[in-house]
Amino acid sequence: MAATILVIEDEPAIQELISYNLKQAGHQALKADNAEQALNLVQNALPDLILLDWMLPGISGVEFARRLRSDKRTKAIPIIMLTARSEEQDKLTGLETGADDYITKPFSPRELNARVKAVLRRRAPQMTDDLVQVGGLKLDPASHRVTGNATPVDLGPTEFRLLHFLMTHPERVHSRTQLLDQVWGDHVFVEERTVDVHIRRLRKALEPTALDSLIQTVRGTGYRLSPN
Amino acid sequence: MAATILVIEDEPAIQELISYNLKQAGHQALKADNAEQALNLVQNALPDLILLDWMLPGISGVEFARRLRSDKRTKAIPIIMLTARSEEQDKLTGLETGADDYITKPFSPRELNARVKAVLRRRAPQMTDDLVQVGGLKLDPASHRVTGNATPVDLGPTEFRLLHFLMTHPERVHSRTQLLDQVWGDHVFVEERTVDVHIRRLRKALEPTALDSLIQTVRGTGYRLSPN
DNA sequence: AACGATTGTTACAGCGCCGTGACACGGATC
DNA sequence: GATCCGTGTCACGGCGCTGTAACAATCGTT
Repeated sequence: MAATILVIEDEPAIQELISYNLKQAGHQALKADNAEQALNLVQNALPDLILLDWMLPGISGVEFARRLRSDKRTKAIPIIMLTARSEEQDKLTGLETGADDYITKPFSPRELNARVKAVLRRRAPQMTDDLVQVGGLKLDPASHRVTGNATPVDLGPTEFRLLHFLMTHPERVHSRTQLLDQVWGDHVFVEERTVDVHIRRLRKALEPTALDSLIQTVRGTGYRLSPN
Repeated sequence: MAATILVIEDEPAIQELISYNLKQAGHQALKADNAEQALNLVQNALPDLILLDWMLPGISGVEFARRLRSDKRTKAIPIIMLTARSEEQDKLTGLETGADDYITKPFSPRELNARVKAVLRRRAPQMTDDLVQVGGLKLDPASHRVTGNATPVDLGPTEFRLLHFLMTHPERVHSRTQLLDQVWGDHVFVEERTVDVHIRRLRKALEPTALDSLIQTVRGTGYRLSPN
């Protein structure tokens, strides 16, 4: 994992409890008591996930979520809502604002961790630092290392992210646009053909291990990673 | 998936929310604030599905839907209506104008995606990435792979789309014109006999698996795919 | 059996997609 | 400031794909 998670919660005890648990799980926790503080933090650095209390003094959680969603820079950040009661109406409105998941208090640390992990995995499986393995290829996000048939492969940053994404989504064709969105980010202006070049560089780096054949071209559609 | 979906909604926040969720689900989203804008977009290229707000400034959603239904070129496009309240009368009128489904606000992203998928499955199954299987033939849109009796079949882009359409609409004769509209696109000028050639290429590619017999000629009418 | 209509089959030219190498630019390092 | 690395873009060339025409084969009808 090793995600940066922003916790927005006005009650100090709960805030402390949550951030403690997150740290235990290996994440970095940023804390904010209200939406204004949170906005400041978000402007400095984008967190990977936001835990947002439903009821906040001043700007409410719902309103804050809506603002995040309306800004191009922040609209891709996953949000998990925290609410005191499991009111059905709240759930509907909460999800309407684009929350990715929902936790009702009181909740156990186990539940918290499970949901955090699930959201991170769903939204960006390549964000987790689980070891990925396809064919004879191994990629370890934690140590940032790639080996092909036990011999080391060295890659540039972009090739690493590209390979990571492909390995976490194998057996599936990805268009150039999808790859740009997922690997480069959806706010980047880059020519589609640039993907080709990085695919080429990736293949070249894999050649010594003969594993470049894992990356297949699907003419007219995109690229696919497959052990066959 | 990978459908092009036109969102017609005058409230920016909701428009943004919807298109964001659609993109997350792998679709391409076109946005319009009102019916006039939407008409322009539709004239350029036909979307695969339209999400239409009930209340619109100027031309109302109902009126707009009626226009789409009265034009030959657009009357086949599936429409999902968005309405603020679940008023029974609105539902009736909405479905009367030919809406395929109905979503009442507030709605969750989950519900949105579920209904979009359901409508696409019903109206344009070749747009979804569900695995299709007819006889011993399997086609997987996600990985872009075709196997006949477990042996791989390789196809060009056009043959792939053609087979996909036929497999999602089996046991049914399609005229050359219909195939051109559905597989090639509606604003493409191609000789009708070109269909024959691609049918031939498809049959040839299927020959090694003896599955070319699935594609049948209906003299004077068109082609049909059937396991018999 | 003969004829016209419809479809099967092949060849070919043109175009577009993709692989590839080269190059310029910017940031980091020293 | 010089150098190096990573990155994005372009241009060129090859090859696969596509549409069309031409001819062969088949079907249905009289």
